[in-house]
Amino acid sequence: MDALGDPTRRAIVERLLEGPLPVGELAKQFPMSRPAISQHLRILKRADLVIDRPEGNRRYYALNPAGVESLRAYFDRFWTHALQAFARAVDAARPPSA
Amino acid sequence: MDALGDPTRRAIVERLLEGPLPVGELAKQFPMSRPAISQHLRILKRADLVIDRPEGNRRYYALNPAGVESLRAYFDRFWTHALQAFARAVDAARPPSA
DNA sequence: CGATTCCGTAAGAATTAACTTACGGTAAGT
DNA sequence: ACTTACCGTAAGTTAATTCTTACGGAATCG
Repeated sequence: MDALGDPTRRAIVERLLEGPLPVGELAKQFPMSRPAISQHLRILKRADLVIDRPEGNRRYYALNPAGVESLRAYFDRFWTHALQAFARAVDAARPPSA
Repeated sequence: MDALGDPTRRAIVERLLEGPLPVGELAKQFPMSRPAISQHLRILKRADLVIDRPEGNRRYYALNPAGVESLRAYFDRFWTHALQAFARAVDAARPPSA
């Protein structure tokens, strides 16, 4: 969840939504160096949001279904809670008598 | 979305899920100074995730339904996209003939 | 083999972000 | 009117992130 705090990492994840990519291909689409992308990928990997797989010379990165799913679970709780809160807020907004 | 990058801000938002609170009450629940909380609230406010309303001496902060909803919309697109990507990945994993 | 491509990691510089203290302004209480 | 409570903002410091450059290892190609 902290892993998505950085805009570049969010962009990487969104790019990976379209399918796995090797590091080089990924790096071409960003205005920074390849090692910078590698470091971001390491963070995403620690957060279990991506998985990597060597393929000959290159190393493909892809989204990790399990990680994305657990993130979704977190937000699901969040929305549910939020909706309840809004319902209460609406009730509270109804002035008791004043 | 950047606004949720910080753990303290996530904690604030989660705390506000239970209802509106004045800054002082909010700050009591965190190990840092009140101004620090004020600054986090400013960021959350710029992100349209919270709204504030003065009530006599105190200033109440509450979740902003519109902001939370737009965040939800973002993630909905995300999950949808992700599921499609996983479906494709499963297909790709099915070896063509080898 | 030697040269090239692809990549991860380390080290350091530079930018950004998060906190504390200090201050001022408004509202309520005496 | 004075004092106290509540809060936002500014300035400055400290800590954490994010980059770049430099290097080395593994796979591919000639």
